Amino acid sequence: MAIRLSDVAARAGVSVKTVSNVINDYPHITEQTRAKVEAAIAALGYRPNVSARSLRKGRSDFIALAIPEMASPYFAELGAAISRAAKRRGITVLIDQTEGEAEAEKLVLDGMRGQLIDGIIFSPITTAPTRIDLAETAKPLVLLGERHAGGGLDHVAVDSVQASFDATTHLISLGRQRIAAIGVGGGAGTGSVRRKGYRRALKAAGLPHDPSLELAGTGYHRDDGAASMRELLTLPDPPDAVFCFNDLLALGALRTLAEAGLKVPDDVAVVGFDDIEDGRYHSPSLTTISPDKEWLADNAVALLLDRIAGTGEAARCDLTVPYTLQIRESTCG
Amino acid sequence: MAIRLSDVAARAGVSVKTVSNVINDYPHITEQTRAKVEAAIAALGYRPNVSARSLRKGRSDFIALAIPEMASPYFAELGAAISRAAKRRGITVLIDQTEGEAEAEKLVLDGMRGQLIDGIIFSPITTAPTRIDLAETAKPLVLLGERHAGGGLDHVAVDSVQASFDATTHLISLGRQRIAAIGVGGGAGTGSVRRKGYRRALKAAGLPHDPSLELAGTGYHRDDGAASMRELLTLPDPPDAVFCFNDLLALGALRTLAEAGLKVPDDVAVVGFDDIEDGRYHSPSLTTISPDKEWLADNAVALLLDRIAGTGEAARCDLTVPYTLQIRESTCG
DNA sequence: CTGAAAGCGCTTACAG
DNA sequence: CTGAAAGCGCTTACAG
Repeated sequence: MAIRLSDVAARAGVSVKTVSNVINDYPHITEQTRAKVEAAIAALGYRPNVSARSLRKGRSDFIALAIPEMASPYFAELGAAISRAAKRRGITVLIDQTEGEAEAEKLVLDGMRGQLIDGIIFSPITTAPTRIDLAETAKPLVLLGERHAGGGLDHVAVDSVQASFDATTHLISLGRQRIAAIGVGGGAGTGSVRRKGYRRALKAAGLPHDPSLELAGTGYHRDDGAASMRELLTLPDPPDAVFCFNDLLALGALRTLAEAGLKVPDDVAVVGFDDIEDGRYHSPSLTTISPDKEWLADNAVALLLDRIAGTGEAARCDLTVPYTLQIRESTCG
Repeated sequence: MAIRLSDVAARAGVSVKTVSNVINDYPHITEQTRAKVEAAIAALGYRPNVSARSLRKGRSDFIALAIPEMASPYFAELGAAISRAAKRRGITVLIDQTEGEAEAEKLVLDGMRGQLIDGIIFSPITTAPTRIDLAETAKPLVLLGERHAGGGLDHVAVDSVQASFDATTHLISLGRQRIAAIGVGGGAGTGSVRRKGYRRALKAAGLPHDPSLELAGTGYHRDDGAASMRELLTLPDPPDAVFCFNDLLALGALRTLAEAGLKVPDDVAVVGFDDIEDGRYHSPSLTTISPDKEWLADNAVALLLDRIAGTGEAARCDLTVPYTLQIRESTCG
């Protein structure tokens, strides 16, 4: 029914091996032979069967990207960038929504989709530091986001402590005195690492550390940001600035401030983290830490493919993603 | 190296066939045998090789979702819903960013990823009505979005004409007289279908049709909406309401209005289409047509799987997605 | 370059 | 239920 390699060979009047050589771009093929084969492929509309190829070669040229949820703008933008970076290298990306730690680990440990995929780029859920004892994982794995307990894994991320320090320092340089933080969490996850940078900045500026200004949230969505901001507004002495640990939290906080009739940035200045498109078009537009997502995607894919090929250095890599602080209306209206 | 079916069989002391029967949930297996096999599977950490299975069965339980871009919130939300709906049925979704008509058609005609996938859900780019002569496509295909030229394909979409009529009528009921439309396009695509509903509503209300209020855009992103709105504001007699053909356009338009210092909805009321989360948290929150994305995802997947299985009715299906008009601050502040 | 053949790991008649 | 075997469509030594 489907056209097979042997059909192409028959039509071109060459051997199966030769067709395979043409398809896989092997050397020692005369231009004439190549042309003949390519003509046959085109005439028959032949497409190699990837299942057969992958079964035989033990490689599929598929990689997985495991993210908490693809509907979240940051992950949607990241997924798009990673898909493009992979496509450029002839690789297809399978996107997996882990929706939580247990699922994610299960996916990885479950042997990677029945050996279909060659490796995985794994972005653990931001709310909980995942126990990744995956060093002994069967297939190559590159970790995204905050460095998690365990180490020993290839890892690509922004320097979150430094970036958070910069974000907070920006607020301080604007003369803000009571700077809140939204998205604080324990463990080794995002909420903890970014708090470290936040606290360092306060300390460096000689500002007091007020625990009531540190809002621990349940998640990193707009509604969490809105709820945390509402809580901050009930304080006897509310903040004059807020550093939100991602843009979604910041957008939620802005919503609450708008509902409360407060002026941004005059009454409260707001900074986010991620630089999703949403924040650029918001009124006021959102000041935020902007990681270079293209750089991240390209380097994560390249690193993973190095591992799959078994080339590159043996030592584990720790790549630091460049970022900038994008100053917009939410701090400098 | 990898554990094979025969290893499991050896360990469990049964035949290969029996293990296969257990894995595939075939009948006529005693509880005792099943338990023995499952114990062996667990002990060895066996995972079936999907390439081998797919090669043999001619089915992979993979489907593709082809969308213009996954970083666009509507498609990100849709992709997430479709992934979940498929997962519930044991199916994995491969997401393809077509980034344009030519690519998309190429993908489909190119034989669907070397026969890996069993079928495709295809959401053609909204800016151009795609010539889909895919009825003779090798694999089952379900079309999303506006009905395109050709017909004869399974299709799942909202009644865009009616929804656009409702959106425009809502604006009229608020007493608006000069209602603009952003995102107008030719052909049979979104921009044309939604304009039809828009024009009908004006006509039904006896409002004049002013061509200068119909803005044809190059795309459906925030920047297109912002640009169109700027253009509308240069009119000698600017509009007092705008129906944007998607939420991203509306968000861009809102940004322009904010920059111009105009009040929404007092000066200009704005309606969108899609109900992305972004619009719900915007200030002002966005009035919009809200298609039931879960319904859409579930029915599109179910329909495609019916086709793949060869069950269900022979006649082509045309499923209409339920929607509601979500009235929010951008029209009723 | 060619040609014949083995084998990747499954599923599936087939004979018992 | 078992057991031996064929075959899905490739890639890859192997001998020429």
